[in-house]
Amino acid sequence: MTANPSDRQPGATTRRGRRPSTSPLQLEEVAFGLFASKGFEATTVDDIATAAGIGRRTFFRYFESKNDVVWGSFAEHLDYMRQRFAECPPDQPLMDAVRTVVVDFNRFDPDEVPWHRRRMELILRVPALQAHSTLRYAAWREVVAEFAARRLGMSVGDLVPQALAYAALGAALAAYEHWLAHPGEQLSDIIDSTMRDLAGGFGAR
Amino acid sequence: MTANPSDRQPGATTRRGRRPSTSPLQLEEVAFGLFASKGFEATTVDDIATAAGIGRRTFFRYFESKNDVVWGSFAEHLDYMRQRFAECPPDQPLMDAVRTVVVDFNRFDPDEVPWHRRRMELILRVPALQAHSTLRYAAWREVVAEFAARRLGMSVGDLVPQALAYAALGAALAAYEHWLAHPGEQLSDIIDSTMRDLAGGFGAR
DNA sequence: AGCATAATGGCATCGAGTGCCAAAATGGAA
DNA sequence: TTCCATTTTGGCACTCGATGCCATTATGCT
Repeated sequence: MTANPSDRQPGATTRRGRRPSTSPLQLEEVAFGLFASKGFEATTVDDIATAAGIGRRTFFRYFESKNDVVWGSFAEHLDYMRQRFAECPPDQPLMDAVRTVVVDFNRFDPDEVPWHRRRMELILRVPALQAHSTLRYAAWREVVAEFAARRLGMSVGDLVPQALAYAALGAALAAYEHWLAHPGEQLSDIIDSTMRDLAGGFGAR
Repeated sequence: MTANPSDRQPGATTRRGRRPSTSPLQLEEVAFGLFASKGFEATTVDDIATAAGIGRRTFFRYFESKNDVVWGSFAEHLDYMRQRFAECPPDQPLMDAVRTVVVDFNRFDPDEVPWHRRRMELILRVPALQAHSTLRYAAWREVVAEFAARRLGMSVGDLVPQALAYAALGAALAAYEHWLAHPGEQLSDIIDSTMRDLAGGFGAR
């Protein structure tokens, strides 16, 4: 279970000290297994650490909290979304751009879908995670707000881009909940439809 | 600091056992004082209990968690919102109704405003409370979704009313954050403007 | 005075999270 | 090979939120 020494980065000076005995991804897999069998709340950090063959203290060097385990490498994914926004044609209407990017950001390979569903079931249904996730959503909103602000010639902190980002997040969450409740449907279709409703002001007249 | 015996409900059979030694409201006031001086995180439940002259164990009979203290009597307020929705003229366009009710729901007497601001500063700025508040927001959304569903001839769980509720919540939160950052402005004006943006699809064309 | 009722608060326990630090592992240099 | 610098590990102690258990206290009724 030790990392392969040949994994070293080519450019980097060869590493010095002791090698990490596991990885975030590996811990995530172990943890998800336990969550699936015992449930999230009933799984203690000790359980995860023991199952992964590390000390409890070490677990907290890989993840800030037990909650964070379920979020995987979300921060890196956000970079992708930011990049997708940057690539939007300047003449594309704001809400069209938001819709297409959000839909795109939530596209997954068919073989990743079951895993993603399990992740989202935890995030959206376990109260402790529902709560904690709010903090992650802030980063997501910021990416949307940055883009909206740029397009509207405002600053990120301004009311309109912030409200837009908040509303877009809400729409996406509603779409996700629907997706969890209706396994037959396509996530991207649901998000697309919901973002259209949002852009249409939910039929306001 | 003992409740007045003459506080008894007229219709109720006279109470039997020992009288409560404090009240949620009183605890809330004590707690807010401590939060203001030491900060939320640095204030322990022991601090609050001691300051209120009760045992730590008793505190948890008045509030499920330390987080819950800041929410006061939110559940009862929600009943008011539900009622306001029920009173909306049937011919009033959906998003107009949502806007006016949400604006109305967030109107406060001028003398309540400073207290409300302190409450919302905690809720929106302390990470632990930001996270925990998500759970409270669910109840708020449900009220909006119920109304939207009724108006749209759908069920509460359906995608559109849920998305609408989520988006309305988002808009309201953005408005609140703006209000906290701009003490000079009127909360109801900010919310009204933000809800109009939402109903207008943020200028989608 | 005695009884039923209701709130209190101490005690023990669990689990998340953190600071501290000695021990283990590893590559490079003498 | 030996020693050193570096990095990770994991045990220990501690804080704090939260919960179950239960004897104690206060209160009104009979």
